[in-house]
Amino acid sequence: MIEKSVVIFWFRRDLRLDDNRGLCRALSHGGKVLPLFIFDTDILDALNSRKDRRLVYIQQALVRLQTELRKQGSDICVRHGVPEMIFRELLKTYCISAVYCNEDYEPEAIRRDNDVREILEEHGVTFHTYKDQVIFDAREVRKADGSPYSVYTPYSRQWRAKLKKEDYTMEEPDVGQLLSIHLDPVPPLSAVGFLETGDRFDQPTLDERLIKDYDRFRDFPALDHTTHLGVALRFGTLSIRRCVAVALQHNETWLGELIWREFFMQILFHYPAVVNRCFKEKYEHVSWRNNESEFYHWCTGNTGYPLVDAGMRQLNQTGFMHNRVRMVAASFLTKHLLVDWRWGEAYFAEKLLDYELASNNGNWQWAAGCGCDAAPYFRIFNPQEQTKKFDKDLHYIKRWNPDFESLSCPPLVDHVYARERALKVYRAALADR
DNA sequence: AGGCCCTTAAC
DNA sequence: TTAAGGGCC
Repeated sequence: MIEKSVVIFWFRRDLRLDDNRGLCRALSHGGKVLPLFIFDTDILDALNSRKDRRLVYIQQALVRLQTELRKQGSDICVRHGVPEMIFRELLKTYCISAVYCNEDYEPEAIRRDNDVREILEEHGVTFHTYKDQVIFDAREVRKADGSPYSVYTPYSRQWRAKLKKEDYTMEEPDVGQLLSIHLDPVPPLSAVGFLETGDRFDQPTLDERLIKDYDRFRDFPALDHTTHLGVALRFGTLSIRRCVAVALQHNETWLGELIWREFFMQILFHYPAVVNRCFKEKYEHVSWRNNESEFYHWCTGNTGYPLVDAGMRQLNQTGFMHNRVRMVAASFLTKHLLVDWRWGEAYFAEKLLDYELASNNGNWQWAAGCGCDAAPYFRIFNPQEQTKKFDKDLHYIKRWNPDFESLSCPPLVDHVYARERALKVYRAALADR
């Protein structure tokens, strides 16, 4: 047992020092603060590939954190295992007076935190959690009768009406309260069973010039004029309050995107069944075709629809897909191919660097027509029309699918035929319900 | 309780 | 033009 008692701050999806609410509270607890990160084997073991950009992203963010902490004479303790077991070990190594962290609202995270809290409290250690990753959590934006919103527009109006300056005011940590300690370097990925991908992820920055024109250019995938900040918000390398402050100043449309993020988070929190089920239950009656060969063609970018294929290739090659193209690809899988939205959701979950359960699930259900506030089922994206409107000069298509004219396969299915088929199948599912 | 309105469309 | 339905106030 180490002599002095410490306060632990547990980093999870908040991998930054600046404006980190839980960290600030830990530093004002009174004791010296030991930063901790756990490579959670419950999460890692469920990943399909040992080569996963998200692990690379996390590892590089940890290295940066360690560098910053060492400048303050402190360090970060990095462990690998099941969090409950890691805390049992830490309780033997350190005299822990309290554990601090930021709230995580996903169902599995809630379960994990309840288990950790129980273990800590058995040992008389208090567990403190704080709101950090959102402006308003699921309990804060509600209808007049107290129930949660399931439609975006009234939710967003209420969100904007509630917003006060202190909701997005940033706070700097009192680094003087960090524990003076020197620990091992952040381990390489191989130490936690993963491979390098060759990617190099820098500290994200808010480019105000890009955000200023967000609404004008975001719909044209060739311009690549979206912020690419989804991953930074996923892992907390950027503060949501910093983003909101910039959005308010420079672009209301982008603010709307940040509100969508919180909208889907509160849907997931209040309706955790959406992880496996349609938000609108009657859509469970859709007779998905679920043709595995066609699904494979979609995954690999070989549908014969150049925009869909370009998007899937961008995803496979980079871990990113432009949002406009995500909608087209999702609509194509669910409507044209009649593949269960859960298959597409799982594929995006595996490949997207910026993957987040709430947004991915919410948007897939939106595309399939079965979600809260979803696109009506009869509104079926036409990939050719989308190309005309948003990639007229085929620059995006040529970038990701350069041989689309010479080598591309014939269309997996004719648009007009597939459209009618989807309408028929959806209508049949919804009849008399 | 009734009326208004609904992210990103296609035909 | 189309064309379902229901959330929200």
